[in-house]
Amino acid sequence: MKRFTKHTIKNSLKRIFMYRSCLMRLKMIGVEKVYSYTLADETGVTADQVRKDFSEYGITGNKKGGYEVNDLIEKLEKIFHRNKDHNIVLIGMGNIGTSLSRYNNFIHRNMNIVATFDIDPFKQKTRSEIPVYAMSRLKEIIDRFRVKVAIIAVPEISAQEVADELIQAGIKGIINFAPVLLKTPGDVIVNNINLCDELESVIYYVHSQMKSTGAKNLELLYRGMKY
Amino acid sequence: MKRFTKHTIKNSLKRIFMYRSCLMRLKMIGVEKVYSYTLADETGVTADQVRKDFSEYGITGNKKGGYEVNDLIEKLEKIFHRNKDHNIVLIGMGNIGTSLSRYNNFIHRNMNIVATFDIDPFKQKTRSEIPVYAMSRLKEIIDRFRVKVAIIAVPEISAQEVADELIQAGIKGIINFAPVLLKTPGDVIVNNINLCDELESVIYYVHSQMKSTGAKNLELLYRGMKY
DNA sequence: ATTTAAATGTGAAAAGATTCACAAAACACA
DNA sequence: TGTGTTTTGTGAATCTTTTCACATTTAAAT
Repeated sequence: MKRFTKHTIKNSLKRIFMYRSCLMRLKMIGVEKVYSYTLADETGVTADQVRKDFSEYGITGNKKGGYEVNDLIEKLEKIFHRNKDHNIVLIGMGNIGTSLSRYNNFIHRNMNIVATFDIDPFKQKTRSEIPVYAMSRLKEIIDRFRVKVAIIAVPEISAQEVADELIQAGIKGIINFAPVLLKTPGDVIVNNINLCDELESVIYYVHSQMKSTGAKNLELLYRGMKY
Repeated sequence: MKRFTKHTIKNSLKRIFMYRSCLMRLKMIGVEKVYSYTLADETGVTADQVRKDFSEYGITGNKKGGYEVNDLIEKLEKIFHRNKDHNIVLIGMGNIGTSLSRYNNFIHRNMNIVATFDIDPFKQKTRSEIPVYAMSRLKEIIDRFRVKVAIIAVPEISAQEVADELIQAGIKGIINFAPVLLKTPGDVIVNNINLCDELESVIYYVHSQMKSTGAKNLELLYRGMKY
């Protein structure tokens, strides 16, 4: 029997990412200094929360003076190990997998898909820009590029099997697009992205909202929301 | 100035989706009855939580008898308005947008992308299986198909503009793949999916874990996890 | 140099989510 | 019919996250 562990990503970390992305934009348009409420306004949280989050990750500004944009970005980069490149492998060159392999934003953020894998021999092309290998070469490539993080984009039916192979090959973090919950040992982090569920959540809230005409039943709606 | 609201999707709702997906699988393999601990084991949560979640959404089983799989699925379908089809529009037929338009799992769950839109005239093809329209026809199509939910898969730079147009046209829920936080009125639900952030989260945790060799500094790691 | 005003950083309080624990229900079997 | 066992459903307790509130710091103005 397999050990089962579920990891969830902290909201505070997700917010930190928002702050950074926001800072990048502000830097671009020439802003040099921000205050907790600047970031709060931009990201839809409270200024208290921004400061609490910074405090959690050991980020400090200067009183009255706020935060210096460049300095803040630098601190965040350090926390996120974004000084160096990160090699990623992607398994499954189907519909979603192929589009992820071409997703330029990963590259812009120093996350490089160095190799992809597929069981279909017709898809295997080791000479293309991002090579598509057979699954048999998984461990070899992962070792060569010192890969620690993988993207799973295979059909539901084979996702667990692929995850097991990846873990065997030394992968410690997985982002999984197959609509199934992966079972992994405790030291392997999994981030499940279920596109259907995400879309259904939206539909659910839209319907809840439409049902609650005006103020009636609004409480039920807001039980599921933050603002 | 625009009103700004951030909506977040409740954890309990996400878990409910997990339970359902799990129930579907169990039904497929012929299971007729489940207990709170069955679902708990399968989804990596506690049995208490399963029951609490059910209680929150008004779902009941029978004491000692557990839950009848078919009955449970039916109740969930009702909660999720899954008895009828849902028409969706998708904006942006680039890399990600195109793959989402071909994502069959949406259809399997009665979420139909009835139309897509792109500013590029070369992509516009109203005769293909899923038509690609010019943005000028947005309101017309949304009205005709009574669409309430949209997928945004346009570049970062134009995402807010597209969101504004969608809201003008009567859209009440948006799932946004552009790496930018959309600002929307309070009655419009937005679910932001930032693929880079999701991947970065994984990298962050993998690195934290690697730094904390053995038990040392483990506390820091587990601050970010649930098990 | 002193005062004033503005923003941070962080304990304490409040709100929210999860786990505990047990009474109530219902099935099984004598 | 009654007894024992199993599982639900839910208040109470605990743990986590967010918000509040204010002392402290520092930039700017006088």
